[in-house]
Amino acid sequence: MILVVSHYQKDINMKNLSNQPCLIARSLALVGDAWSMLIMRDAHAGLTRFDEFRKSLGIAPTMLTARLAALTDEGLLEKRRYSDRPPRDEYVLTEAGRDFLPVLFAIGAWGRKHRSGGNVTRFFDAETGTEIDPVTIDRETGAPVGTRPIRIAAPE
Amino acid sequence: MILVVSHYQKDINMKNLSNQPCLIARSLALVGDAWSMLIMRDAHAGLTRFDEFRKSLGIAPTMLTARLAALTDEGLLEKRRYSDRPPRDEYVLTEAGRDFLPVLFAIGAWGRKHRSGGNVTRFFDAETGTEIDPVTIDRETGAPVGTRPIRIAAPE
DNA sequence: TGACTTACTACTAAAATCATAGTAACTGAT
DNA sequence: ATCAGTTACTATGATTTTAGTAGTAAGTCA
Repeated sequence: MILVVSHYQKDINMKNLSNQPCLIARSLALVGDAWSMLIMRDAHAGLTRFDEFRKSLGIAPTMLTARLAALTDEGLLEKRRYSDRPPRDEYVLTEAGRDFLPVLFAIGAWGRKHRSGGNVTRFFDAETGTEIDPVTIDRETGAPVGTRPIRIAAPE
Repeated sequence: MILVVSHYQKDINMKNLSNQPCLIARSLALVGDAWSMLIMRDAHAGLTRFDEFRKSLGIAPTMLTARLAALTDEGLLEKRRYSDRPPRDEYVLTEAGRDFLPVLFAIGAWGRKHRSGGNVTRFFDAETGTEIDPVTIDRETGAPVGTRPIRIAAPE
């Protein structure tokens, strides 16, 4: 299915992921862990506050603090003060954060095909009510990704 | 952008992710870490052998053993003997593994938009040579995902 | 015979994670 | 005025995971 192997990285470790030429590796620096992904999912579902995330996920507050700070630093979430007295902040999706939705859908679509069974959560268009069935295609040709061989090209 | 919040999970922790009703959470049980994602990327790039993965990723062999075993258990990779004497196995993508490519592309597409800068690895159609620019759309309407509000519905 | 390859396992140190508890700064009800 | 409740955290220590290096088993090749 895939043809060319290239040395598109050197000396990967979990600390220098963001310096890799590969965009997948570089993106995984931020969201390459399940908590960050689940926080992004919940943010898309409309959660904004610390305690909402904490209760939804059952995540330890230390973890949540660290993840929210990282996602904020990296520009996927924005910390916004919604009350001065008492000081209260909420975390809302930035444009980069909203653009992350296709990743969540791709994961969900894969899960629907290969991990469903029993009751599963589903996604709907909020206005029309029709279920969303996401496919990834090439913008130019419209061909679904995965049907044709690909080549990975190293930079320069 | 998103309207309905639902209690689509209870008592998440990193051990029971695969029992969650949410397909995203359930899928993250397998690939919710950067190493597994990078192994899947490399598998799509044509790597099959233990040492190929080890050298490409610089991953500790203990980690690699564990990840390959998990991905094999979960049906994304298949362990295949390619030599009896000496006994040698390789890891090849199953259909479920190949279906994972859109997730990698969605992550790459996000990275291209929000994390590029400097040289980056790019993806091409191996036959036509044209660059691939992946978009996630709804199969029915053809509308790009992320442009319309979504609703997340809990099971039953 | 000895160097080399492949696919690992063993071991230990370092780091991350988990759960629980506690704190700061308030609000709102009695 | 006091006291429970809320929100957004930080502190702490036990447990678990990960990283890195070294070593091993079963061969091949010269």
